[in-house]
Amino acid sequence: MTDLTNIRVRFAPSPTGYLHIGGLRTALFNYLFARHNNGKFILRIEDTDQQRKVEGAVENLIKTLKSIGLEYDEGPEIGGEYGPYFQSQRLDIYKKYIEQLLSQGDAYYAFETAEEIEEMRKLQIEQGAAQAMYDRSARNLTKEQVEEKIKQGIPYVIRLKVPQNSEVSFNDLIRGTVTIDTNLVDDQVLMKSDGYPTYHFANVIDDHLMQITHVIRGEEWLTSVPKHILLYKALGWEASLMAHVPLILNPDRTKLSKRQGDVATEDFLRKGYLPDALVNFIALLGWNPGEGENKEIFSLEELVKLFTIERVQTSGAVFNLEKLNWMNAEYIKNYDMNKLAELAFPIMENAGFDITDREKVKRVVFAVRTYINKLDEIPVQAERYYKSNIELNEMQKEMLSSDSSKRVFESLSNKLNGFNVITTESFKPLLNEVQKETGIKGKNLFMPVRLALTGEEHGPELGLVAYVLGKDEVERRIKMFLNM
RNA sequence: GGCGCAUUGGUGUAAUUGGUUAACACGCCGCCCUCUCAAGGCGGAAAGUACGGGUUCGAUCCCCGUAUGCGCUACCA
Repeated sequence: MTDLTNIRVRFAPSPTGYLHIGGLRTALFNYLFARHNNGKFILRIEDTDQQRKVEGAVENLIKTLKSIGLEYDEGPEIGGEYGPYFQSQRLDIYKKYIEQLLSQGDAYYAFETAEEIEEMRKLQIEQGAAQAMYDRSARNLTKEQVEEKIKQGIPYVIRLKVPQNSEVSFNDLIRGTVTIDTNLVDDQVLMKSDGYPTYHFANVIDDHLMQITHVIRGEEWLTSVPKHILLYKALGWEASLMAHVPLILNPDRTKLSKRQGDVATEDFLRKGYLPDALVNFIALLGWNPGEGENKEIFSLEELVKLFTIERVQTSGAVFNLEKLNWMNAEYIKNYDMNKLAELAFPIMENAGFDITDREKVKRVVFAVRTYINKLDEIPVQAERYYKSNIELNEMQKEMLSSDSSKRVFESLSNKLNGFNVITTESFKPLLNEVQKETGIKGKNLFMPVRLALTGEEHGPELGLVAYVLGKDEVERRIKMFLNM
């Protein structure tokens, strides 16, 4: 029996460049499941495709996982008892087990080239076959024929001998029992001609050797489970428990793709989605805490506490950017100011702002946080606090040169003398005094000040604006219009 | 085409072992707050649970069929 007191799960991406948001959710579910059950979360790199290898992809993957906050217990860089955690470094292990399968007669050599297979498929489809697949002809090769071909140096693959006229059935933790007819299962290639294993083979060997108790992965793997079950059986092993999570979809319900927006976790982070918000949002795509739970904002810790595999949904979930934006805005509004500022500095700098006055940047972030959905919107909002010239249209100029505006500026300017530092709280009473002194109130009081300070008719409350600009700058801008 | 999986408002989801005016959130609309814009508060429209059959006193929930969608069908993962 699988040892359920010692739960081990893995996230096993192939390093093809970036961390797909669907992959991130798979990683998250694995992580939550592991932490919830006091188990181990393992990162394994499935780099068996030499063609698709991308330079730096692994480093990027690890970095992204880290910035999201999903720490793994075993894997690249940190090691562990069951390494190596790169499949490309486990070739001798696969070789050993493929030998076993070969000698047991559960696998066999096949010498067709990729082109020949392609041709075979085409022909089958033309002839109206229900399903095109390898014709299993190499099963009939004699031992002598095989040895002869190998001696001649003809390239070969090793295929799984799928039993015919049978059924494979397994229990998916999310979907229940799934049954598939083995006549529809191809004699899958286990070892490619370049000596690397295929996913199907390596995955089974590694999951067993690494003592993975639960395989939690995307739905796209569901129909290949029989191949894996057959392998476990042939090797005399017990299969891991399986859970296939639903896909994340585009608004048109096709599989989430690049064409319809961002799919790379890195892109979301770069645009200023907070890691916590991303995690929160994605956790709720295909999972929910169930009855009696109305809130939607959950920290990673809370998710760990609440997460169970049984509550994972069975159908695909559309990635709703609007809701992500709302959730991210919620996080931005309530986030720790220091942490928020840290995230904002590089964004401001990249946008061309001078960030040497970090305190000012912080004040800016504080002022704009209720206005933005994501951090890359800060620069646009920050503009008004950094411009040295106020540009106005004719109507606005007229308003500022009016008699009442002048009186407001004059009064305000005088009152400002008594101040060293303007705070959000102290500016409002100041304007009240101006109102008392001049008798000007409402729009006629506030709008001139707003225009003078920002050049805009809309924006945050004036106390906030004044606080961010600082006393000197407020004074400078007011005087500028007083003397206009 | 074959096989597999799925199907509750536009979207994400809820609904104790079949009995609810089918709940919550995003979005949308309106009102309030207010110098403005956001934020916030309050309220509203929006599904009778894909469709058609069963089973049952009663079905979103169980069974069958159809439709639709998605996935798989590689010496890719």
